[in-house]
Amino acid sequence: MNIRKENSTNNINEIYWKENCGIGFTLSLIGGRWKINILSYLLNEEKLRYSELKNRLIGISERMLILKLKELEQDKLINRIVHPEVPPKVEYELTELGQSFREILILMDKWGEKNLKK
Amino acid sequence: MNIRKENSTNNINEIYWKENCGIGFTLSLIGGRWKINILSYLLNEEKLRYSELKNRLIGISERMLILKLKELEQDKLINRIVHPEVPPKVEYELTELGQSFREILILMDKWGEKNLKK
DNA sequence: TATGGTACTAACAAAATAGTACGTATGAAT
DNA sequence: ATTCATACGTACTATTTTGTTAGTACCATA
Repeated sequence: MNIRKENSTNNINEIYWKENCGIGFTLSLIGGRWKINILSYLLNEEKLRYSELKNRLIGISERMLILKLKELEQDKLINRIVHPEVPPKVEYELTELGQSFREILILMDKWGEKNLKK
Repeated sequence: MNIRKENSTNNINEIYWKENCGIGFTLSLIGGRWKINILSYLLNEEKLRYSELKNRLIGISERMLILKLKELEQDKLINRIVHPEVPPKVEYELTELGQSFREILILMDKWGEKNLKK
C-alpha cells in the first residue's frame, strides 16, 4: 500500500524509534497530516460514514482519506463497518484502542486552542 | 530554511488546519520525526549541548538536528544559549512554552510504552 | 436506456522531508 | 605549522508523503 525502502536510513530510523521509545511509537500511529483529525472526529461523533468524514476533513483528497483510514484500521485504532447496501454505506468508529487516545487528543486540542490564539 | 510552495494544496491544507484546529496547531509544532524526542530529552535533562543531543538522538544527521532545533527555536519552544568559548559550546533548554508540553509528552510516552510491548 | 449516489482503486505527478558528503571558523594544545 | 574539537552551513540526492485525474461496481430510479 505504501512502499518503503526497507534499508533506507529514513526507514531504519523510524523503526528504531518506534521500537525503542514510547513517544516514537505513539507518534508513528497518529503522526502525519490527517490521522489525528480523523480520530478526533470519530471521538466526538462515534460513528461516521466515509462521506461524512470527507466533508469534515476539509481539503483532503479521497486517496488520502482512504489511505489514512486503512492505516488506522491496520493499526487497530478504528473499525470499518460495511453495510451491504446499494449505494454502499460504510461507517467508521474507534476501537477500544482508538478510544484510549482520548486523553491525549483532548490535551493536544486544549494546548493548541490555548496557544493558537495568543 | 525550508522552502514551501506557497500555493500548493499541501501547504494550503497545512495552514488551514493549523489556524482552525487546536490539534492541527499542536501537531504542526511537534510533528515529524525528531522534534518530540528533542523536547523529551530536554524535559528530562533540563539543558543539553548540541553534541549531547546528537548522541542521544540515535540516527539523526547533523543537518536534521540543526534544522529541527532551529524550527523549535523559531516556534519559541526552546532557547539557544551560546557560550562564547573555543571550541564552541551551545546549550539548549525548553522555554516555558516548551515546558507546557510536559503533560502531553508524558501521556504520549505512557501510551506508547504500554501499547508498544503488548 | 441513461443517470445518480457511494465508496472506493490505480496510475501518475508534485511537493515536502530526510539524508550524504563535505566545508567553515575559532583558538588551544601538540 | 598541524591537528583537534565543537557547532554549525551548503549543495546535492534519495526517499516519502501528498495530491490529481480518471476511472470502477453496484443497483435503484427516471
